[in-house]
Amino acid sequence: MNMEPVGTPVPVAEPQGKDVGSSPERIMSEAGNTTDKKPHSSDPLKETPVQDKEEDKPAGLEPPVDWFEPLEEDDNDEVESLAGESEMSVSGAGSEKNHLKVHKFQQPRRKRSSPEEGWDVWPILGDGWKRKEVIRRSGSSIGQKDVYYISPKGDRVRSRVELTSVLEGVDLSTFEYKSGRFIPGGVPPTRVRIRAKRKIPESSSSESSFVERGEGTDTPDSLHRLTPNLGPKTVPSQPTVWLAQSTVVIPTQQYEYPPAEKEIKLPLPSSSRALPLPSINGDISSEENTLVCSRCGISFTGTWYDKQRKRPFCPTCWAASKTKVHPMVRFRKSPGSGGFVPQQPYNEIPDTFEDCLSFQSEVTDSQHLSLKSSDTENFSINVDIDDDDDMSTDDDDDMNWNPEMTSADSLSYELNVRNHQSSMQSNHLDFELNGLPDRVPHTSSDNNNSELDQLSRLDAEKLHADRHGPKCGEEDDDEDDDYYEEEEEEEEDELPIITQIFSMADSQVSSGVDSENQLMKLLQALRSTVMPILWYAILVNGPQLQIIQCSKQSNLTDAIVLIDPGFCYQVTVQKQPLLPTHPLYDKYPAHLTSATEVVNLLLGLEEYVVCQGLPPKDPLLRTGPIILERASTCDFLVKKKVSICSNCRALQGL
DNA sequence: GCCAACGTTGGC
DNA sequence: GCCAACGTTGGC
Repeated sequence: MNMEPVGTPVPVAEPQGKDVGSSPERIMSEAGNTTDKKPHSSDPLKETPVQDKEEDKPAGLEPPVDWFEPLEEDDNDEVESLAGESEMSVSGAGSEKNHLKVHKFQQPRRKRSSPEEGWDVWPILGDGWKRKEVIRRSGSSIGQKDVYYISPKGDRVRSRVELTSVLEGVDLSTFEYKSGRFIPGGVPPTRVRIRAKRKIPESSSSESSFVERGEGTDTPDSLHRLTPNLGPKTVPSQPTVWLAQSTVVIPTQQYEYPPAEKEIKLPLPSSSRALPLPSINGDISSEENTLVCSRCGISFTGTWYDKQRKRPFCPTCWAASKTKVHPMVRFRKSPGSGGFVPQQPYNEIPDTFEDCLSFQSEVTDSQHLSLKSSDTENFSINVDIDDDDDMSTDDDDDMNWNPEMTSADSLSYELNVRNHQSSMQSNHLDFELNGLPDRVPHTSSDNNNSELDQLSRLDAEKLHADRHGPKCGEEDDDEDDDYYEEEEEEEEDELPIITQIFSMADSQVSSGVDSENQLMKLLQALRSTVMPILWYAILVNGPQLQIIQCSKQSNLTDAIVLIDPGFCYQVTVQKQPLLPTHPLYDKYPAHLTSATEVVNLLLGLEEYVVCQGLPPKDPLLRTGPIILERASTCDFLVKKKVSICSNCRALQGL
């Protein structure tokens, strides 16, 4: 069998084909341990339907599919929980809500996968060997990959040292533990750890004391595990680099998954629990968790640490610092601050509009905006003054994160930020509207498939670009000058209190991380700004800023202002883009480069209502969901006093 | 009590 | 600063 993973990004002279297949015999022969070529009879995994999945997977990159299945279930549960929570709260059933919240946060902090899950047969070490990769899904070391092996005898190996101990006599100098392969040229010498015993923590009454655990004794693990006492191996040279950090991993098949090694997740680590938690009123304790990015120097709020060094990075610089970055990070702003704390990844964005809003409700900011109801009929948003749960334990959030992204789980938005930054059309978070309230008029185009919808948007974007000049990302320096002028011409008389004015005036509009950084700054500015009621800004993949009207009671339910890295914007209503000819676009700058401009636009939007479209012609149809029709040229947004756009009205008269 | 998962240390 | 090694926690 060819063990060479397809698509291995780096040429590695690893065991190939039959050589690989013969490796076990060779190894076991050298080890003098060939008597038991079968999995040990007591092997707890013998019933496991193991499969050799390696031929399609780059070593060290293969998605640990099976291991995350439990989390997927959790994710589903989570969504259901949220939905249930919302439904409960619609009737003001706070108790139920609390109950559900309790339920939610009583989810285990860790999820143990089944011991049988995820093991691959690993004949490269000999018959009966199995290997498993586990990517840490939470904690400060999230994204770190642990590799375990199980010997035919059932010995669990979790380090090279232990493996060496088990395979005593086997030359593992060329064996790369993490990838599980033999590397011609060898691998670096094993590090020798002479680890001092941890001192007894003082006054540790709440936890089992060191004495109780038995100082100087081995843990249960080490009793049954291997206690290697091997010195360092000397190997001739550096190993072949398996995964160039800058290499863009070519996804195999349709499977895309977050790069395991550099996934980021920024919970409040256990050691960081002294970090302030937001208070109910939005104040923050004196030790506000405002950090200075160690790279770019900007201030931000959150816990964006290098996973082991705890070095603070702002979200953007984190992304920039890692070639492979977890593409699914959302941000939650700490109350009273202008920064963000990391949130669950985008792969948790529900795929219904309500759920999306529910998702958004977790992106709680100083407004303590909490969406309590996703009931499809009576969707409402209330100010949640008891939001501590939501803001507190990231451990809970941890459980919501499923780093695996199967194709089936891939929602309709693009997940990989970095790979699609230049693709404007992919920036849209395509809300699924399947669960839209019945009372909300749908257009006939709602029935269109996403491709058509996408085309529709593209057309609109093109028209928009025609109208407003170069498409975003195509701006030249003159465009930047325009931004500046627009900023200066702003009127603030009618605005709510603006606590921070953000301008891209002196910022270059460019692609890539810089663009995302600029969007981030705008997002930050928006979150420091008193927004028109129940408008809420989030940063989504693309990157793209989305300012969403969250309230179903608003005239602008399901309206979204989309701002792309070039600060071009587009207004969508119920997923439908306003035609570029919409008069709204004439009133406001073609680019929204400041929080003030955004707020201005939102205030202007508030003067509109959603076109009511055409009522059903056949009253009998009213027994079912009321589906209103609209003219294909519906304006979607009409002045309040109009209620129906001229195009729909004309259609009605036909 | 086992052990998967995560935290922490310290060699490099 | 990285990350292998292994200590520790907590779910089961």
